[in-house]
Amino acid sequence: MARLSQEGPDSGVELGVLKDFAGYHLRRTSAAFAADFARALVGTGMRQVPFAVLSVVAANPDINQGLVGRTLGIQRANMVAIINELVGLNLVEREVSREDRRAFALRLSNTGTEMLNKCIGLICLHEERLLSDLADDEIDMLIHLLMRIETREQS
Amino acid sequence: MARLSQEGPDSGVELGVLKDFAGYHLRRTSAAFAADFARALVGTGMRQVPFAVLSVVAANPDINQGLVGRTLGIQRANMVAIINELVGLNLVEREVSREDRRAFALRLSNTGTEMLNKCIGLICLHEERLLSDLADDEIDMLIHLLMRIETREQS
DNA sequence: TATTGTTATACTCTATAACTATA
DNA sequence: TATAGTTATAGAGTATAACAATA
Repeated sequence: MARLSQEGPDSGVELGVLKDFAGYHLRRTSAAFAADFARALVGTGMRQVPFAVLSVVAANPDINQGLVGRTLGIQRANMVAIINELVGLNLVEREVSREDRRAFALRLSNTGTEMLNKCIGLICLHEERLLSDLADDEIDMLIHLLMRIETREQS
Repeated sequence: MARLSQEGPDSGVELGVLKDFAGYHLRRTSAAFAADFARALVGTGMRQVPFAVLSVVAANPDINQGLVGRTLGIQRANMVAIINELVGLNLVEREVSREDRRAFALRLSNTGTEMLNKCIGLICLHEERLLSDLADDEIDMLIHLLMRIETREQS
């Protein structure tokens, strides 16, 4: 294997205890995904969080803001700007819920559905790119391990 | 298994396509680690990034700022405040490098070494807590899978 | 000409508290 | 009394561009 870079992953610099902490590797890997996600979706105007909201709204028509937020780990207060943005882009339709007049029922517009599908294509390519060194069963294993950690009670 | 929460991980809300994206699960898991890390180190004043810097400086005495940053994926510009903070807390000693008068040589002070060791203990408990549902070989597998993704060329 | 550290700046994401209107 | 959505605000983390000193 050719070693061309002056300062690659093995540049002689030690990570110290960091090397054995899952949290460190999660942080770096997650950051690499976030950066490549942004690159992959440039032009669409979408980002990780708004895309996640589109996905959950698409899968749960007439869901309300708070529940989307709790599902994705986003605070109520921070949902407001996200939903306003998506409504402003005509990707999400928001109307007062008939069951609870405090709440909004959210749905994707046709444009929102198109945007979701366009992004899904780009994100699939992005994931293939970042995961290209792993076999399919390794990717499954990774996702399952992550889900078992995520799912833990937040105490 | 008792189901007491009204709205647990399985609250009937669907994630949609998100469910199959490694990037989503990395993001959520990494966020869970970050939040618990902050809780675990409350009182020490340490955060994920400054701790990572302490670890790298400890493992590479007389390393300079730029190399620490490149190792950890932190921009030069953003390293300045971090190092200033650590020097201000008397955790890191900074002196002009004898090999390159533009650069600083960084080392841990005795206080810095004590802080590092104190944090390591707390972080180990934090990792045990978050990873308690996984067997040791599963944790190893997770870390190895993450390292294989991290290590990819950033293109 | 390139690199080290620096300043200034801006944007995203996240967290908290307090408010309103409904339940 | 609790909940849905809102506003305001603050703090991290991250990104870019431009500068001085040194290589």
